[in-house]
Amino acid sequence: MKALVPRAFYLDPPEVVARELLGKLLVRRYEGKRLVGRIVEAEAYCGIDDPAAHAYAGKTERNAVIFGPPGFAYVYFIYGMHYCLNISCEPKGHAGCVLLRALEPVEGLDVMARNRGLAPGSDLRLLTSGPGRLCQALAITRLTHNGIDVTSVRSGLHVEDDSRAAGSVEVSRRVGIRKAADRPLRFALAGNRFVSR
DNA sequence: GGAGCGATGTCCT
DNA sequence: GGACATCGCTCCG
Repeated sequence: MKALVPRAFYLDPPEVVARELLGKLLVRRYEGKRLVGRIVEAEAYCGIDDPAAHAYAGKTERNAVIFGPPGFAYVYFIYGMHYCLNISCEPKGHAGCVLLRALEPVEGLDVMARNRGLAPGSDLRLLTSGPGRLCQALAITRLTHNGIDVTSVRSGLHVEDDSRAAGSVEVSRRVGIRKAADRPLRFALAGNRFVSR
């Protein structure tokens, strides 16, 4: 049975939410279709206590969403060409968030391939294995999705729990950062072929 | 299959 | 002006 993940789920600290998001479904409503991926990799960013987090330098116009209430999308633009999707967690005023790094494609694979500019039948790992890739596959941009409520089905982007057992979780260091790189805040489903790198 | 590197916008010092 | 929570292409084995 599929259930919408409620706002209370995101009240916990980011390292808890990141781990518990594994195995859940990210659902994007797009052109009348459902684009669905199972979350297989996520990283925690721990607000103003975490030198690697966007929130570390304090609240700005860009990162305001992560200082707001839990369960909202923080989408930012990086390296001049990629978007990354985070979900805010912890109560309003606390700046934790979780970066979604990889999905296992479940539904709408043909549309994902088109959005990624890939021929049908290409390696499925190219669809959504990586934070920039999954945003492109699901047509998620800052303009369309930053600040939207992922606990509302009407947002066109939400998280579902289909009660499938997630399996064992592998913990490692976060990818692509320089500051606080030694902290074990990356969580992935062990052995899943859609985990990035 | 792995290391090296260029692309390219936005934010912050 | 530099850094950046990335990706895909080249070149080399």
